[in-house]
Amino acid sequence: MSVPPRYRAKSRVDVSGEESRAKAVAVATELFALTGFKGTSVAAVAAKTGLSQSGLLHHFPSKAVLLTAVLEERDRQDGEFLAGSAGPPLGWAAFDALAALVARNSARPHLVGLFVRLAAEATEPAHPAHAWVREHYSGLQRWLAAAVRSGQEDGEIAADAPVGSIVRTTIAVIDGLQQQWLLQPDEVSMTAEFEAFTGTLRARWAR
Amino acid sequence: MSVPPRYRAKSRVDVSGEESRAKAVAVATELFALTGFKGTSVAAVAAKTGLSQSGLLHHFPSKAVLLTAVLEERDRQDGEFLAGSAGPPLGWAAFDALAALVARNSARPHLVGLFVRLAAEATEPAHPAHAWVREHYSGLQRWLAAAVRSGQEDGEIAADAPVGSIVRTTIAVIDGLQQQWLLQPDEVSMTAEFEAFTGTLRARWAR
DNA sequence: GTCTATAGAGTGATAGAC
DNA sequence: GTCTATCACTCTATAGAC
Repeated sequence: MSVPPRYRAKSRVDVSGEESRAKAVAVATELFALTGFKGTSVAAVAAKTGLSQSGLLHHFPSKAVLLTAVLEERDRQDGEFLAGSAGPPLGWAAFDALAALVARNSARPHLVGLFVRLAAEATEPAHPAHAWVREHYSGLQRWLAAAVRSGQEDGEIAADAPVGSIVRTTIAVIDGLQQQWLLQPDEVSMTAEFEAFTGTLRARWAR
Repeated sequence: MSVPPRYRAKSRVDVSGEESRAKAVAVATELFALTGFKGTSVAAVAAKTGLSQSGLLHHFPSKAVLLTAVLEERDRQDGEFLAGSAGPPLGWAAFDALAALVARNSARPHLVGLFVRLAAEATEPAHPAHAWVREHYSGLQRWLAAAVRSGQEDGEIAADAPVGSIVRTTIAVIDGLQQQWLLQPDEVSMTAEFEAFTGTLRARWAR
């Protein structure tokens, strides 16, 4: 029961369009990572995608729309990774999941560079990604806070552990390590440092 | 034994030049903080300084030179603050000095924004401030590592404390807290979070 | 869906008068 | 030391042909 040829042909045209779009997102991710959002021109993304500037702007009517496509794709991938196959990790397992994400990022300096540069650029309220970066952080905080509270209910984490403080400091350590690692990739091990930090957390708050 | 009038007059002209220069550095600091280095035009700095673009470029032959002037001024001020009046603080006193710097920064969101945005932009090797940011971090690491080692020699800090790890994580916490504070100024207290963190360090490594 | 061509604004930097 | 005027370039976005 195969699809009639003429529909296949039409589908093939659509797929070509989808492929240009997907390739553009991948290229934009790489270039925004290398030179930041403001530092990357639409023309550069188009050239590396193999399109003219206008060809690219057919898919993304403005540079800001292209940026949101890049960010949504990254959040989608990281969300999948953090959620795990057996539902969201709770208690200390959430810190293990973060450690796994840090280890994974240690092999992707471009993506880390993109995030560090963009998160900093987008602290400016007028930046096109400002809403995204605010939601990104508060979402991460909510996710980790829920995991910690769940660990407290299970008796795995001390009931008097300061949830908000642990959440904010943990996220701060990840961000700060990324910054130092980008500058000193051979001297800083994000994985080792983050695991040393979570070890300290466990030593103090595990029950 | 006063200086002859004609030298005073000449001096007065020089002072006027110095004032334009100093004002330009202050304005550039503020604008780079608000919109990043790449996001700030020389024309904007000139306008807010009260000079034409060329008038500004008389003092700083290029935008990159203006940037280094801004960064050197900030490092000079922070270095003075951290060094203290009685020489560089050693042992746990170094963490107190950092906490004081964090508290001071909590009243200067523009300066924090400048640093966060610029440090991120400048992780790119081709950025005009790349050399500065690398030296800034390794200098800070050296300073704090020396203080910790001194504390170990004095028996104030455990001899088996992992110096490098403590240093990198402490700097990471400061950087990461700045990022979150810029996005959520009313929900995050950099001072409280940093002091909670150093409290954890002391609980584990104080002797 | 992709192209060429171009509008229209903004960029960093320079030349030369005062 | 500061100005006006201008150069050569890059940027995002649009119009319209194919």
